[in-house]
Amino acid sequence: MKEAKLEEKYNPKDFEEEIYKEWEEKGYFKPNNDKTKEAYCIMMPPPNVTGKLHMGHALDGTMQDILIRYKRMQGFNTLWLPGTDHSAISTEVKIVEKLKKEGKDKHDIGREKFLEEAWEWTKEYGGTIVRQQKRLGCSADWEHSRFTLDEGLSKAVLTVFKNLYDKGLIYKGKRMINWCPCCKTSISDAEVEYEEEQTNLWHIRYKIVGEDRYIVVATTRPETMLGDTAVAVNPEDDRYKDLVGKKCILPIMNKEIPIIADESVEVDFGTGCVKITPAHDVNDYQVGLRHNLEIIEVFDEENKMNNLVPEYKGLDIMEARKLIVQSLEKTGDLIKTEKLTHNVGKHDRCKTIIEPKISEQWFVAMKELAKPAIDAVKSGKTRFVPPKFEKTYFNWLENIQDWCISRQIWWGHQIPVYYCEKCGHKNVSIEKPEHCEKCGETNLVQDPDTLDTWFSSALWPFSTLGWPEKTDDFKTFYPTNTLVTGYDIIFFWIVRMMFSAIEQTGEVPFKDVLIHGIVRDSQGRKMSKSLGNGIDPIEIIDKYSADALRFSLISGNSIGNDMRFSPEKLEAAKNFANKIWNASKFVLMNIEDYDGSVQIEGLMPEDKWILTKLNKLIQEVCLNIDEYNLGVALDSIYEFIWNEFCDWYIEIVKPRLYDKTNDSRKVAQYVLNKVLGDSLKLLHPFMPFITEKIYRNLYNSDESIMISKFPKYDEEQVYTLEEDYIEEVKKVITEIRNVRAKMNVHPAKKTKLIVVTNLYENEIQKSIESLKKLGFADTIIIQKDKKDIPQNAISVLSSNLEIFIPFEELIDIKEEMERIQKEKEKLLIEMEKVDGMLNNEGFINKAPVQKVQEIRNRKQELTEKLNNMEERIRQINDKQAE
RNA sequence: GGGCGUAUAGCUCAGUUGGUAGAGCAUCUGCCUUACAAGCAGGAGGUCAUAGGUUCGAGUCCUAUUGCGCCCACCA
Repeated sequence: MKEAKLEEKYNPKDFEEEIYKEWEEKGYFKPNNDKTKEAYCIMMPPPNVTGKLHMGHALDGTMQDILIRYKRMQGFNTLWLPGTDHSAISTEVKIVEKLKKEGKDKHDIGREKFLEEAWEWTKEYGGTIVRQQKRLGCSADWEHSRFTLDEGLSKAVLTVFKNLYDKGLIYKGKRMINWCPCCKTSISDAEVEYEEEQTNLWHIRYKIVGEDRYIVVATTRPETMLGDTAVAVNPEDDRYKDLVGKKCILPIMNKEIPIIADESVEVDFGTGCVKITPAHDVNDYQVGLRHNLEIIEVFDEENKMNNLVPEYKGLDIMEARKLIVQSLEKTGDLIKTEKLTHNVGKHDRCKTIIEPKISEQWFVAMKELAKPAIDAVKSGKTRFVPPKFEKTYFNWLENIQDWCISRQIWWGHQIPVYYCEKCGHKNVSIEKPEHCEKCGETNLVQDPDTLDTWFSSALWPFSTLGWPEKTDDFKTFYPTNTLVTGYDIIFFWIVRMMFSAIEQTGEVPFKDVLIHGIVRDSQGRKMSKSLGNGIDPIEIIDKYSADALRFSLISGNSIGNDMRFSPEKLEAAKNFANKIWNASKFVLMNIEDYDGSVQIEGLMPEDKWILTKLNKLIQEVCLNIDEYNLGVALDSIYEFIWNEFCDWYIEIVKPRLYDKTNDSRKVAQYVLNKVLGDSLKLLHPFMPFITEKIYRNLYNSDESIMISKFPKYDEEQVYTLEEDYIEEVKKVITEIRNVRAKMNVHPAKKTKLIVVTNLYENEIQKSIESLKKLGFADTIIIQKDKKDIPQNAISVLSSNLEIFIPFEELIDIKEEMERIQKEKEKLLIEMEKVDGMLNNEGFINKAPVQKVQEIRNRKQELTEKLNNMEERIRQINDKQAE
């Protein structure tokens, strides 16, 4: 595993794919199968088998990969199970299109041949997304990969169908369902998408029977009037009260239909009168049921007109609409046409307008199944992260309707119901039965319909583990730990997994549901094909690297919120990768002769400081990943590596490294190796490739970083005194730089520094070379008091350190005075606040003791600083007076 | 119509039991300092949407208002 040397430039293309291949070959993605270790399992939401990776997948995959790599490094027996979904309707549509191009029709070639075609298609176009997930670095166990139409999963599907049927929770019934005229199948409520559209609202008059007046209805769908079986008004509507119970004549059909009163009619909409077509409208259907109205179908499954009026027969409904409107105009029955924007339901797959239709279909009775699914979240067995999504979940389940699960397509799990040709009995069986269980007849015909694709996805958390068999995998990994997915499929998927799992296995499918937002474009728009604003993750990986993509998806984002994706973020990510690369190059260059020994004895203050910082970082990272605050965890690593390790530690230890006779050189080497190694480990779940690449060059890194031990917080390596000391050094050094910058002192110009301290004498003695370097000093004098400070020195100070810089000819008294005054003002403002708090009885009495002490300490500090400043100002004034 | 979310620096966003407002990018100044100019150092920039309330103390909790966004239902 160990490599010779890091290349001069960070060039991810050289190693990302190669490293992935090695990981896979070595079998690192597989569970460790250590039964003494706790199991941790994530089920990857199965993408469409013939799909392509988009940013949503990339985010989803990155988050899961971070979690699984983290847990894997912590020693858990991890399983990240990937797979794909057969995506019933969308795949079927594609096959139908392909056949059409070849001049074939699915009904001509027949079911068996069609399915052969579909499998061919799946094999040919499937797998792309898996290759893309690998580019992203996903460490899923591909050998555990499942497909919803696999034998095992299919058996699970049929088993669940039978279980639910036997319990009376699946039934067949004639109901109003959503019909897609394009796909020629029923779909579930969840699959209907509403969109605003412009249309006409036609006002049509129906003559009252036996009277010389009319009732005017308003409709957006005049063609359905042929199937009207009533006109409804609101019972409270005074305008029409006298008409209720009378009859009117349906134009064109010349047929008498009743005028009825129904609560569902809005008084204020249109004319307040609604034509009722029970066969083609959800609401009208309900009205029809309430009033026992006849149901007359006007057109068929393909939107072609029936024979109600012979001259319209076979016409498409839109053509028929035109003719009907014309005809009404001619007879004078069309009173008015007005514009109307209304919501139209469309099939989410093909965007065709949905037709409500009465049809015999299979349903899952939801009421009984919903309750335990609600309870499981209420009782905390399953937890939503962030919790706000519980509300969405409850809202959906509490208002749930029965789920239409049968589809009139072939690509999917065929419904395991065998009708007896003799007695009509429904034999429900996983295998095809020999004979009817009721009458013994052997002539049985299977229901031609297939199941909703979500019916099989709903079983994903357990069907993939071998259920209904009691497999080892099932026993080890079920219930799974974390489900990671977007909020857009709470209804489709999460809800259905919850109730299916609870019903079938008696347990919740997962403990935590981690819900992320949508990745939008840089302007905040949803990425979509029609807008053409989609970003291909693979292009991003090619251009910037998988690590940079992953970083930009996680950094600075909080869970559950949508995020914008922008090139700037990617640049920042790539720059970070580059920074790590260069810092590592520096470390590797300087530890070439390091022997690997642990050097606790000779630790210098800065060593203890960085080790303390590292430890605190480890604690913070673990805490945040455990709470799924991945963005916070990553940003804290970024902060540490760049702003602590690179900006300060490396700069501080440079003098020790350059002096090869120095005994503390080896200590610095130990610390550099340790801190870089641990930082890489902390970062590995987020940026797996670059961390692996560098790790291979570190001392004693013979194994892959991805199976190394994740760093643990170590109390022994927390040094408070040294931590405070270096923090103070940082403050004064920054101040020195600030002063020099303001005075335009060139970096090459060195000065003397006089350090006054009571507390840090020892530490400064040890750090003298580093201080010289950081403080642009050629000499450093340490003293306990302010004796013999040159008159023209500038002072910078922190709590326990004061440094004087005798600038001699460089000093500009006026500038210096201004600087001090400005600083003093800042301190005075803070002093006022602190005093305000301390003079407030309420604060003294009610605030926590610790807090009060903190403020008192702060006051002490401020007082000292201000005193120093006053003294300084006096000095300057004295000098000027001379 | 019902539900949910959000409003913080010029832009994109963090801010975890309430305790002195943060990052990245952009901007300004000075640096090719032998890991890194994809960089280093320093600076400027915010009455945390508005109005109330709770509290010793509110970006954080409560109420109302306004703007923006999303989901569900769907009016023919």
